[in-house]
Amino acid sequence: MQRKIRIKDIAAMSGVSAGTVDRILHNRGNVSEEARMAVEEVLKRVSYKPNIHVSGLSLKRKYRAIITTPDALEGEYWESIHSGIRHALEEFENIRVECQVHTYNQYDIYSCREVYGRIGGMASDADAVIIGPTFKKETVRLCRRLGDKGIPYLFVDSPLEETTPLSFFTSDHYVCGYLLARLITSITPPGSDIGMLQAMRRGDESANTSVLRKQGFDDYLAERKIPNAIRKMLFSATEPEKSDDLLAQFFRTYRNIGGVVALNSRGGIVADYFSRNGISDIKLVCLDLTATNAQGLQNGSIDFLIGQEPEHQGFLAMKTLIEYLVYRKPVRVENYTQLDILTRETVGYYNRFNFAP
Amino acid sequence: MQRKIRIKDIAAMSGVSAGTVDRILHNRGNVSEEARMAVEEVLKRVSYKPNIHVSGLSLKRKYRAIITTPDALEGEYWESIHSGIRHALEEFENIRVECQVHTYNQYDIYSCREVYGRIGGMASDADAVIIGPTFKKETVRLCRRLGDKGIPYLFVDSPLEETTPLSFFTSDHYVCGYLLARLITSITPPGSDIGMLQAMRRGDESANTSVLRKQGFDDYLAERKIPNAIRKMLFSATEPEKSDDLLAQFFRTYRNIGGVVALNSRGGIVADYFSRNGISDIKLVCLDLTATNAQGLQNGSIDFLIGQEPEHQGFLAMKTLIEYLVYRKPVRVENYTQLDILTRETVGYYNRFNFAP
DNA sequence: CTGTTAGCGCATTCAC
DNA sequence: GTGAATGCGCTAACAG
Repeated sequence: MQRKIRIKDIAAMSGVSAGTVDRILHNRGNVSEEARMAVEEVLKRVSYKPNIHVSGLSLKRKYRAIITTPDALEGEYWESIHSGIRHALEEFENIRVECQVHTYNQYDIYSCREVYGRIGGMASDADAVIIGPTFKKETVRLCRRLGDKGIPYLFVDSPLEETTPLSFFTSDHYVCGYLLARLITSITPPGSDIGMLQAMRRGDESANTSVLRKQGFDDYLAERKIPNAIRKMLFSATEPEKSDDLLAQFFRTYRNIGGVVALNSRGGIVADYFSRNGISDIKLVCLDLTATNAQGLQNGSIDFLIGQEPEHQGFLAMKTLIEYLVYRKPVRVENYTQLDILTRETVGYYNRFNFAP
Repeated sequence: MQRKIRIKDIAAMSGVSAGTVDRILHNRGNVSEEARMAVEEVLKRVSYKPNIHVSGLSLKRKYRAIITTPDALEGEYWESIHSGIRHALEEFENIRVECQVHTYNQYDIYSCREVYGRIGGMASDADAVIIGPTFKKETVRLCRRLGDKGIPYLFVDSPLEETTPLSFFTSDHYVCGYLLARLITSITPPGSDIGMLQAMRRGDESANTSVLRKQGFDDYLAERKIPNAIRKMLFSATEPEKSDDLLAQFFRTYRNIGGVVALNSRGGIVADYFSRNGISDIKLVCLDLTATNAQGLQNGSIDFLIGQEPEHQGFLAMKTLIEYLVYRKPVRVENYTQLDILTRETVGYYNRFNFAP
């Protein structure tokens, strides 16, 4: 392994000065065609990797990023994504990037429209946008406006068809639903019913991710010809105090529930309901390591939980954004994160970014 | 959030020059008592965090590290630890740290003694040692020699009693065994026997980690009063060609095997045996994402696999070593990594390092 | 257009 | 003992 190649070396090899090489590397113009040719020739031969930590030192330019996701309350799913983003900003503390955060209510399509409208209006002076999408049509419309202005955007949590993001960071939601089905059916007594937790929404639009998970879930059941009946179990995310009644009513209606599965991050509501009502014979499989879900795992109400690595998604998105803007590093568009299966025994070790012990 | 505090700021605040502050920060002596007092007073008030990437830039000193682990063949467990170490070295490419790697045969205690002897003799000029231990007594002896010379050492894979490492990075092997028991018994038909894969060793000494996992395994069975009989299943790591015969003989002897569990990383041998012999009715739970095990997961021979994040352990060990040596950063001694549960559906997404963090 | 130069924050060397 | 000066690799402003 030879010594690192510096800008100065490239300058010497191509017979120009370091300043010129820098101008070429950053597409900053004011360079003659022949100088460009000479340098690019050399760049093809050697592999130059700028020292990003040093370059940040002398970089004067500021970058502006807009981040828009559903509301990120402490201990909930979206907060983990924001935590990952902050972590990346710390790692690149030398780079001046100013973030504007705009969140909307993910259970209220009107809230999303309002926030997207605001972003679309003012986004002219942003260098990039990170989007945590929920509603399909609304997000596609926002992306089109950004595309028209030439502003790159990245997705976290899930990608979206009909858009051309710089890059997206997601788990495979179809596989996630498939796996949820496998886990809950593997521990639910045959012959009993399975409850499926679903959020009530204003504006009657399902989240993009839920649809995919549902497909994966249904496909697993169909493939294996699993006969358990699936019963819809509604809860209110906007008015949590109503959920207790909704759950009580659900279990009064369906007397043969052997297991419950959550295709969204709110399964902790059920875990909490179980532990408060002394219910221990119904199996429970949940999604996302929120604070409530972690508690449910620890006290044994939740049997399995799937983690999607939201912190890592946020981290990678911001890291990619910076490396693209500042160093024009080539980016990989499709990025899938791990689907971790957690149990009571292992949940304690999943605190890499969040939840201090 | 205020602007970052630099050495120059501290110098100004305490009425000395930057050079003096640097001498104090690095305990390099040649500083008057009153200057030290003044600077330390200021350091107490403000929180100074050196920019490690910039400091590497001007650092002339070289560091020497010794790394000793079992042999690290491509695609096997220990290679992942080395991969993590290399990754950390890349992240700190500005710091010149020269690594000497010494590996031994983990199935042959004499090989370990020979390698440790060599290290003990020459370690005088090392700044730190990273140890992947296998044999207890031998490693304790090595650590005592290192301790006497004042050379700090770190463990990866597993800690060791009677030693005082700077830091260790491990999964919880007891919990790992406990979890292996939970997984294999949850899918093995009641009433059938469970095979437990074990390595034959030269020198008749069990690896430290195996003992802990075995305890966790047994405790789970005892707690749940699980009646399945456990049958020892030997294989030869040193002469792989013999393993086929050993396995064939095992299954001829025990006709009622419903599941097999591997408390070490070599379960892939069994997966391979199953797929070559068309055996699909015996459940299999394995440990560690080696190349062979990954294949077993993918082709369906392995039902569950537990991953210990070896890359992350190696990465953190080298990162901690560097931050301690170069920046005197305080270190946390006990560090536990995740225990990931992988299935056929999720294995494809676990390639962060074998690629990236 | 292009070469030169002045920092960025820090460790180190050299005069004082 | 100590402050000032140097250089690490890179960007940006400046003088040609």
